[in-house]
Amino acid sequence: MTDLYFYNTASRRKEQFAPINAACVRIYVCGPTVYDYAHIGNARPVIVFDILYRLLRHVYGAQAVHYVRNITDVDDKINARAARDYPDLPLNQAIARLTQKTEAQFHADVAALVCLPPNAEPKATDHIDAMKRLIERLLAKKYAYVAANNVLFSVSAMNESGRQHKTPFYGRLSRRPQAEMLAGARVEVADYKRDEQDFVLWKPSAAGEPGWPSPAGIAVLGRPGWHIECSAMSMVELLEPYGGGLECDNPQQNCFDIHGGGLDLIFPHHENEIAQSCCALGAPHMANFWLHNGFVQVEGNKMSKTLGNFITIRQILETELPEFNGHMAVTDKQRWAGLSARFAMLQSHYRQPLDWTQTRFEAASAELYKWYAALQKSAGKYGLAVAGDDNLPQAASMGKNASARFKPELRTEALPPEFLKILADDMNMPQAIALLRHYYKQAAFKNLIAGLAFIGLLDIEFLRPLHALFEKRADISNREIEAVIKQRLESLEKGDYTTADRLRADLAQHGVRLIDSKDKDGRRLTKWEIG
RNA sequence: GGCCUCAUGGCGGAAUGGUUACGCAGAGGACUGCAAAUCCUUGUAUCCCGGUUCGAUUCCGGGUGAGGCCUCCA
Repeated sequence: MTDLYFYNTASRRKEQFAPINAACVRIYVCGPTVYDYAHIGNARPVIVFDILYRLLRHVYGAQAVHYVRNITDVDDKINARAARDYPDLPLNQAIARLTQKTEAQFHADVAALVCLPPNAEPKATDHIDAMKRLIERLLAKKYAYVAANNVLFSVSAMNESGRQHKTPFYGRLSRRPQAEMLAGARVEVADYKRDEQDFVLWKPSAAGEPGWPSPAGIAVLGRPGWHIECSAMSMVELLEPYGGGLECDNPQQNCFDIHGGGLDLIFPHHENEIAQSCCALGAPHMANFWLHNGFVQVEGNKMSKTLGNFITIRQILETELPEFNGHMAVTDKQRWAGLSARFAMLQSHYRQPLDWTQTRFEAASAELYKWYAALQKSAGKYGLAVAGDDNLPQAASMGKNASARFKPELRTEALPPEFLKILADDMNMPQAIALLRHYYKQAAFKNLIAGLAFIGLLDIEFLRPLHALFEKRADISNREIEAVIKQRLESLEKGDYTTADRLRADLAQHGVRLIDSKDKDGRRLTKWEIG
C-alpha cells in the first residue's frame, strides 16, 4: 500500500495519512452556496479534492472511499438573490427556483471540468432535523443558550469545559488567540451575545423568509446559522452510517478522516464546525486531517465584486481557444475548454495561490493539445488505458462513444509507481506534470496515458484519429483528398512547383493541412491532417 | 491592531545543506524547392541583512515586499 502524506492545517505540517478504517475512508468538503454561477474560485477546491478523491480511490479501492460535498441552499445571500430575480414569486418559491437552477448549472460546470461526482451531495434543507438535534444537544450540555429567539454557541462554555475535562479549546485550528484579534476587527457585536465570540446556531426568520419550527421551544419560525449545516451533514453522512452520532457513547467514533475546503474557511467556518461537532458529540477531533486549498486570483488581482472581475466556469467553457483557429480538429469546444481549464488549474500546487490568466489557460491548452496530437498518432498502437479504476465514469462513456474506426482497447495500465509516489506526497501536481512532460519527451506513451487518465485529463473524444473526426464533417472526401495529393506529387516530380503549391492551397481551403516528410528511401511522403 | 501564508530566470513552476527540474516565450540550428509540422542545441533566476555551517537558495533571527483571514466568501 502506498504511503500518503498530506499537509494538515491542524498541525501545520505534513503528516502521514492513516485512515480510521481503511475500508471506508471518509472525506467531507464544503461545497457551494447555490445563488449564482460558480466562478473559478469555486472550481479550485472541486478540482483539488477531485484529485484527492481519485488518489484515495486508487490506494484504498474505489468502494472504500466515501466523499461528501454539501450544497448550501439556506443562506441570506440566496434569499436576497431570489427576491431580486423572481420578484413576482413568493419568496420560498423564488428560492426553490433559484437554488434548483444554480445547482444544475454547478453540476454541469464541474462535470465539464472532469470532476467525479461525490458519493453524496447533501443539501442543507434536507438536514434541518439533524441541525436541530445538534442544537438541542448543545443546549442540553450548556454549550449553547437562547437569546432573543436566537440560539448561540457559547465559546466560553467550550473553553471552560476544556479547562476542566481536557476537551478541545476554541481556536485550535486557526490558532487564534482569543482576545487580541477582536480589538481591530470590524465586527458589530449583537447585544444579546454573552460573549463577542459567540456565533449563531439558529436565528429567527422574518415573515416571508424561509423558516422552520425552531428548536429550544422558540415560538417563531427560524433558520439555521451557516456553520451548523456542515456539522449536521457530516454527522449524518459520515458518522451515523458508521456507528457514530449523537447516540454513540464512544467519542472516538465521532471523527472522520479528512475535511477539506478553501483557505478562507479555516476561520471562522471550520473553527466553528469543530466547536459544534466536538462539543455536541463529545469528540476530541471532528476530523483527523484538515486540507485547505490556496486562493485564486485573476490577472494578478483578487476577484471582487467592486473590480467586477469574477470569471465564471461558464465563461471559461465558452472561451474560444486559439487552437481552434485552424489547428484543432475538435467537435466539442466546451469539452476541450473544460479539459484545458482543469489542466491549467493543476499546474499549481493546491496549497499555493493561483493566478488565473488567459495566458496560463492558453498555454495549458496548447501543451495538452501537443500531447494529444502525439497520442492520436500512436493511439492505434497503444490503445487506451484507464489506470486502476474501472469505476470512473469516463470508462463507461469511452466505449460507448468510440467511433467505429477507432476502437479503443480499454485495458488497465499500471500507473507508474514514480508518478503515484509524487502525488502521494501531498499531491505535488506540478511535479507530476513535469513527469508527464518527461514521458512525452521520451515517447513513453503508455505512461503518459496512464498518468493523464489518473488525473482525469484523458478524453477519448480527442484521441480518435484526426481523419476519422474529419470525415464526419468534411466538405471533401478522403478519396478526393488523396487524389489531389497524388496530383501534387506528380507535379513535384516534374518540378512544377506552381501547380503543386496551388493544389496545396486548394486543400487548405478545405481545412486540410499537408505534412511532407520522407520515407526511408528518401522519397517524398505526404500526410495530411485537419488544420 | 491580532493571526496566517508566501518570495526561485521574461512568464509559469518544482526541488534541494554542496553543478537551481520542467513548460512557455526568446535565440541558434537540422530538415524543406518553399511552407507546415517535427526534432536538436542554447542564454538568463533562488528579495535584502545578519547567524549556524567547510559550504545556505534551503535551517535560524531580523528587515522589505506581496497575499489571505479576523465581516459573506472556495
